[in-house]
Amino acid sequence: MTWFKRLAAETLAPLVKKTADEVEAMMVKPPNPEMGDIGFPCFSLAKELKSAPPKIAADLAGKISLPEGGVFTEAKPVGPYVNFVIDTVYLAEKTAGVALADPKAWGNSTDGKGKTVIVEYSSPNIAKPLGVHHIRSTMLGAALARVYKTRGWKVIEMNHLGDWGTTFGQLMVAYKQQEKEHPNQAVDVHSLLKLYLQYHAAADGDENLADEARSWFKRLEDGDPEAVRLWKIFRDESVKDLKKLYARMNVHFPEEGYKGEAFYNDKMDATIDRIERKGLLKESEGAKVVDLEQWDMPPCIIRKKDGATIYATRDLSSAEYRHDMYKFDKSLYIVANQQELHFRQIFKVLELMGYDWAKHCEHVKFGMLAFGPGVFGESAATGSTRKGRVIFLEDVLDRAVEKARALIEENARSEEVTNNIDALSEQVGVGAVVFSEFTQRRMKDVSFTWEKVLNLHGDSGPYIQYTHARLSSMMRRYGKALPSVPNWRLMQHPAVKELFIKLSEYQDALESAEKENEPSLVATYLLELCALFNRLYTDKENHRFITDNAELTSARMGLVEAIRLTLAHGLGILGLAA
RNA sequence: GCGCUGGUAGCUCAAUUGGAUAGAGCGACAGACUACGGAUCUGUAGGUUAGGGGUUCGACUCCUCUCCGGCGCGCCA
Repeated sequence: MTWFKRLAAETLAPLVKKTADEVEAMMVKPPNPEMGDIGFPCFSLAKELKSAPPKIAADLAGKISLPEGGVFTEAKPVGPYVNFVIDTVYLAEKTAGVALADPKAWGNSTDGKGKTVIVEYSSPNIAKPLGVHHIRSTMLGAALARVYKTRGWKVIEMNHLGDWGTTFGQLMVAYKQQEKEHPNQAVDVHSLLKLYLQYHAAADGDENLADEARSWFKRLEDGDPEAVRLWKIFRDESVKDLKKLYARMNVHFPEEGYKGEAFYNDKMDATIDRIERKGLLKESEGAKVVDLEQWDMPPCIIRKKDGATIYATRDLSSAEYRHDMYKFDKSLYIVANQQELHFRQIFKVLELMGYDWAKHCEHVKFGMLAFGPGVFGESAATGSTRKGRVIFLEDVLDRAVEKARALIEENARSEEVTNNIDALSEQVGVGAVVFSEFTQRRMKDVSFTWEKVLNLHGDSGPYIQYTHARLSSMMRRYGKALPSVPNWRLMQHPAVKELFIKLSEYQDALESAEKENEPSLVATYLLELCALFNRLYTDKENHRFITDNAELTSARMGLVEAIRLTLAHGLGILGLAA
């Protein structure tokens, strides 16, 4: 849409004595396609010209001369607006035509060429299974990484694992106790969670155990072989389980992306040195801090009074490391908005350290997930592992897959479906869960309900997948190669034009998703595209895609294929199987 | 108290970043398959956009005050 908005602005600019940029910024899409395809509001000219907007619109429209066979077929006054009507054939060529000519390139852009972005996301504490709430950062981050990739950026995905800290000392205590009875106990995220809960049940009020855990962690920090051995087992097994679950959701970090907190242990002293050399480090209540009072923030603690570092220090080190390593143009942290203050402090400290790239770091925050009424009792509740209020992400996926399977069994009409029911249920069920993450803008809190996350109808992932399947099925039934240039002249139906307009907006949706770090915009777009198509499709009395007229059919199937390509691309961005 | 953030139909959310008649899904009700996949589609009901004031030709959108919710505010992450 931006390109024809631009063209309309250029024809209008000299007539209103403004630059094309100014005019372009003012132009809007009319609420109703019959009014035109792109409009210019005349209100702001009223004062200057001492005339009423509708009159200005009429005058302006009269002065516009459109060349025969050009982009626009008409420029007409509609109330206080001057509206342009695009030539459908031209529009079709620029959308479906482009998609069909190079299907692999459709949806991609080179706008981000030469730029590098770091996307840090998911970042769970390991040694326990992922909870549902982890879906937020994980899916948001994975989708954003794909948005940036398709926009031409080089993307580095980082999973800042919580793989260090006294928790590991606690696990070692519990593990060692078990070891006496079960020398070769199996380790996975669920058994680790059991160890964790076991430790806390036993340690409640028992200072000896707490000391023991601290001492195990100290041994780990000092490089004690047994502690390191156990830590490695815990970490490796956790990561293994993590990757299995990620794979189901189409999340794939590169190996270099698994740099958890432990990775930065040996880099923090140097970071602290640099902070000190800048004269930023102060002693406060026994701790070493960077004072941020001038910026109305509490101090950023760099070293605790016992000399240990804290997560702020690790985030500073990781930021330095990432910039050294990748020279990023942008660094995104996909982390819940609880951490808002923390990141403001970190970015400010980086700035004070003299890094001008600090301004390229951005906290992409999102609202928290709470459990809606009915999930744990009658009222809403927040998650709490200790109180047993956890829902594992894996269980959510499994339940959705089960529900999808029932639906597929009910509707299966070919052997192809029944033979692939495992894979299909997985794609649809997981798709439903993943998509539910994109049904609202990220800043809103999410109220988890089974009903919402298992939704297979209406505004849902399966709705889009279903529409894609339907389009694919039509292409199979058609069974012929499309002509290199379909006769778009035959495609003058208003509903068809609306679809071409919609296709022209896909690139804009991706661009906004990038600019706002908001993947939900892609989801909203896809839902609208599907709704438009399905409406036309079900109007079987007036409009059929496959007809007796070969030329007409090939043009209509060209549109079908272009929509299919768009849905496939968009689903891919969001991490759903098509 | 201060900071961030949200408040739109019974419920869950959109709204071209200040434009034209505030739109979808779920739920309710009434409908649509002898032909391209009914996981779909059509229609009806449902709104003082939390509330007041302001700016503007024009406000869900910007400013301001108030109310309600979420999160955060020194050695956990």
